[in-house]
Amino acid sequence: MNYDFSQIEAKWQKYWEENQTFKASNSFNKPKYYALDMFPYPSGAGLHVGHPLGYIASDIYARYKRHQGFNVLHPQGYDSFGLPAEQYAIQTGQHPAITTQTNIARYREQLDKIGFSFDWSREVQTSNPEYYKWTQWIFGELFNSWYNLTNDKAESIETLIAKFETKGNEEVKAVSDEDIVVFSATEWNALSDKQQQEILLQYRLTFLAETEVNWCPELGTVLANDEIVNGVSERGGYPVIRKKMKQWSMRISAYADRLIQDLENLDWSESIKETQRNWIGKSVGASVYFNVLPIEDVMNPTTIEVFTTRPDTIYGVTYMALAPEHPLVNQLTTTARKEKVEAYVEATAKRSERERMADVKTISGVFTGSYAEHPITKNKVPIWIADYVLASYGTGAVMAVPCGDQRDFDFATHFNIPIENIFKDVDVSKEAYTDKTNAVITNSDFLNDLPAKEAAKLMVKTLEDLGYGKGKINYRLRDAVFSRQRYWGEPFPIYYVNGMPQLISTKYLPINLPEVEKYLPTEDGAPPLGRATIWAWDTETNTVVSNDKVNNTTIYPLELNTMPGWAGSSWYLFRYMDSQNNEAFASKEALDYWQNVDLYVGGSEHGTGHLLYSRFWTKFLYDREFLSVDEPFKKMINQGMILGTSAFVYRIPETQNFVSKNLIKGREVQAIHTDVTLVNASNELDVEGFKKWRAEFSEATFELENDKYIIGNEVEKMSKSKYNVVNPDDICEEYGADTLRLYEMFLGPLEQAKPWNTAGITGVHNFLKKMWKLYIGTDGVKFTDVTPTKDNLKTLHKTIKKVTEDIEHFSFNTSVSTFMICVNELTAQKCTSKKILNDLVILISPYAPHIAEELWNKLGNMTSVSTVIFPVFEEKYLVESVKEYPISFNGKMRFKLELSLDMSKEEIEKIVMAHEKTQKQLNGRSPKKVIIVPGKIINIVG
RNA sequence: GCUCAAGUGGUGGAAUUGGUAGACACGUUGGAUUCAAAAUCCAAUGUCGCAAGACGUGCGGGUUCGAUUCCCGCCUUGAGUACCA
Repeated sequence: MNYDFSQIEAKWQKYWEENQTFKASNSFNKPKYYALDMFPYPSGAGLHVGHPLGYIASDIYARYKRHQGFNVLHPQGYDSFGLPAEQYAIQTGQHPAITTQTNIARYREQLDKIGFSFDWSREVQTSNPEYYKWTQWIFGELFNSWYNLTNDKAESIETLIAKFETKGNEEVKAVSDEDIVVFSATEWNALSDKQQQEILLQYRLTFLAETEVNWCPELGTVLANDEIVNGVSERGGYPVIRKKMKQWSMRISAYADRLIQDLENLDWSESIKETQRNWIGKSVGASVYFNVLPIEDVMNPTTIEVFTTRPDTIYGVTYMALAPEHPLVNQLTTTARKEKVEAYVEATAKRSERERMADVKTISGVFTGSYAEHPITKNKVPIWIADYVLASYGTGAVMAVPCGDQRDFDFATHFNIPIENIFKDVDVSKEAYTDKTNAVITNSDFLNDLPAKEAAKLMVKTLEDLGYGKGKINYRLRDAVFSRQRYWGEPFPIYYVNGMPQLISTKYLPINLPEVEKYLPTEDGAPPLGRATIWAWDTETNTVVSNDKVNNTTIYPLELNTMPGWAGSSWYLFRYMDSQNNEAFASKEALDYWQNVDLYVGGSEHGTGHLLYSRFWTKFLYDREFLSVDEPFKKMINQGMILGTSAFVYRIPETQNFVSKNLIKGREVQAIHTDVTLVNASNELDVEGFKKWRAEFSEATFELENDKYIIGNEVEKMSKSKYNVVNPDDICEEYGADTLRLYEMFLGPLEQAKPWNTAGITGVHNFLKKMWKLYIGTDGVKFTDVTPTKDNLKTLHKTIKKVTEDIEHFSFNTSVSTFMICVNELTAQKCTSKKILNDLVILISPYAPHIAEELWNKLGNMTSVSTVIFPVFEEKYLVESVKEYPISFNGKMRFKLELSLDMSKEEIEKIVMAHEKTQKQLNGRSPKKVIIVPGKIINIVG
């Protein structure tokens, strides 16, 4: 009997499905383990071999945890709202829901072939109304919440209204809009309903505000900061401009500090944590107020607020600089300077963000003609406008200290502004001295001779006492824009009365996405939902009705924007816990039991988007007591990308003559991507296949070397346009899912990027064939009930130990090697012991589940191997000898101490200790270490 | 510029607390089997050297009986981030 993988794999995949083997139990009496993959966006291109890498890893771990007796939740679903389906809809007119379902079906078919242990009964799709009902519900909860700084958590808006009604807002400490007017309880109660709603909107955790947003004209929508890469849109690479628009925003800034603090307890890679810290960008410093001196003899009582992280350098201030967009620019400009300032502001406004970023070197600026008074020295400080100051960070104004900041230094040098040194024993004639930790202050009156840190503290206190400033923490993190002018996203549960947003009550959710004729913005620039004929809210019937009736007294316009892609993905982990629930996003019992994700596997490219938003929503739901945990993902593994190996043919320009790689010899050739499926393992091109591949090459002629056409290689991202995509279906077809799973793990460390190379796959495939032969001979099963030999036991336990450790450390690549060694050794030992072979099957079953099930069944077991307990490593089977390395300072002695194979750990330790004692007597010094080989089990440090 | 990660044979990579460097696999070479091929099996395979042996984990130092591993200084590559005051 040969290893017939296609028959075996089909058989067991069917068995698992029929027996619901991987359905997570909802009886909450076993210890739980939650292993989750980042759910995919179902794109039209389908899966390539890179996609399953992380899924295989989490599947191995999930299966391993099941073997250890855990109730494992290992679900899968689809992040099915998104741009590509909508772009496709715009081009073809096909409803994105149809495209999405087609793609999902394709994904499912591909995933099923690989033999994952997903619990599909809990599948979620973010574009499914039963799912987005709860996304809308969370939005509503955010709308009905504010952030109380007194106890540092989100609370129901009702508690805020209660405070307003009894005490006004003077004592309320909240995260809110900046321009809040102080009012008393009496004043509040006298306000109209609309005025009250306007004020509440300034406190809500999701709010509607006129904000400067990143507008992408090509995509016709706004984008969040994390959707912009290098000044252009992440999707499509289109230019992005700044524009003021009325938009929904999320007050994520309220959580900035907690989002940094709580990173500490997460088992995530240091680099992802660092990415999040940088993105949130916490800076500790001070706000300082500079009074503006009367301009042109007119008394003009204005103050400029700046943010600085170096209050200790305040004596070094020689000028101030405002961003060109700063609101005070006009007011501060003298008549004489007006023309120049306006020209400068206009010139900078014309430049896009991208141009400004690309052109960091050019120093530009203009003097306003006015001066501020230095709050400490009372000196006159000139006020400049400079585009190196960003309107979007801090207050959009800086106090410039040329001796302590390189940009200030460059600016001052360029415009001949004086540079005053305030650092002791430091030369600042060539460049600024930016060292914070070692700086000692001088020329600064009462700060003299203080280290920078202490000087900063003292200065903050002095400024606070004088009323010229206060300590402040500034964040780079901005509130997240939540509106998208797109069709294919969650509709908001919002309608408008007199321009004020009104929330639709939970019991009327979901608000289903309406039908539209076209998926483009309307002619007058409204989002695509503006095309829906039925899209208004009737407050009497509480239903969505036709929008031509909006003038009726109970019918109001619905919000036309939709939610961004990250809305649905920010909380999906909780929906899996109880995905069929119609009463809540998940039941309390399910939430309390499953808590949060124990292992999250996915790419590191979501460091500042999904992972941050998801933490934000989790913390919010925790604050409002919908959850008992305040972090979504306890441990995370970021798998590396699998790259493609592209193949190139070389054409002499303007001909159809192709030259084999080694015959080019300095000739001018065009390298052309060719399909990797036309190339064999020795880099030889199938020339006939190439001619047929594309019509333009049908007349191709070839310059061959040794009758072969040799192609060139390059490692690139896998992509259709580079013809280097390897489809997992083809691998499963040729070698089987178990081989694919083992080989993906064998390729290299999980977290490392690595190129795919199909050539090496025969190694793992041969291993499976060898393993099969160990159990099954030509005339049936081989195993017997013989007692295992000592060698058998040693091989087995060496394997158990290594594989267990490897799984715990996510070093799946080395355990594949371990299996190979194990099978080779057992084959050499002619092992037929059923006891040994039973354990080996269990060990390999997380990696190669199909062959494991088949062999387990052939061994005479009736249950699924997936449900049995993992073998436990026993040390006594490993010990063979003790090796001691030289211990004395000049000695080169080596000892080899034979120990018996079936000694216990205690016995071994006793012997080792005795041995050490002898050594000590001989050398007068303790040995550093005794290592037991080959298992390397015990190290005793002397 | 800053932050993080990494540099080991022809190739992917092992060596998880400092202890036989190169496990395992690919590739290559030779052999067995075969009319032949595929498949399979066996052997060799870091470099130099006939050999004994010497040299070898990016480079230069250091600690140690002993360093791929720890420390200091450089070089290179990859990833992220950037006028963030």
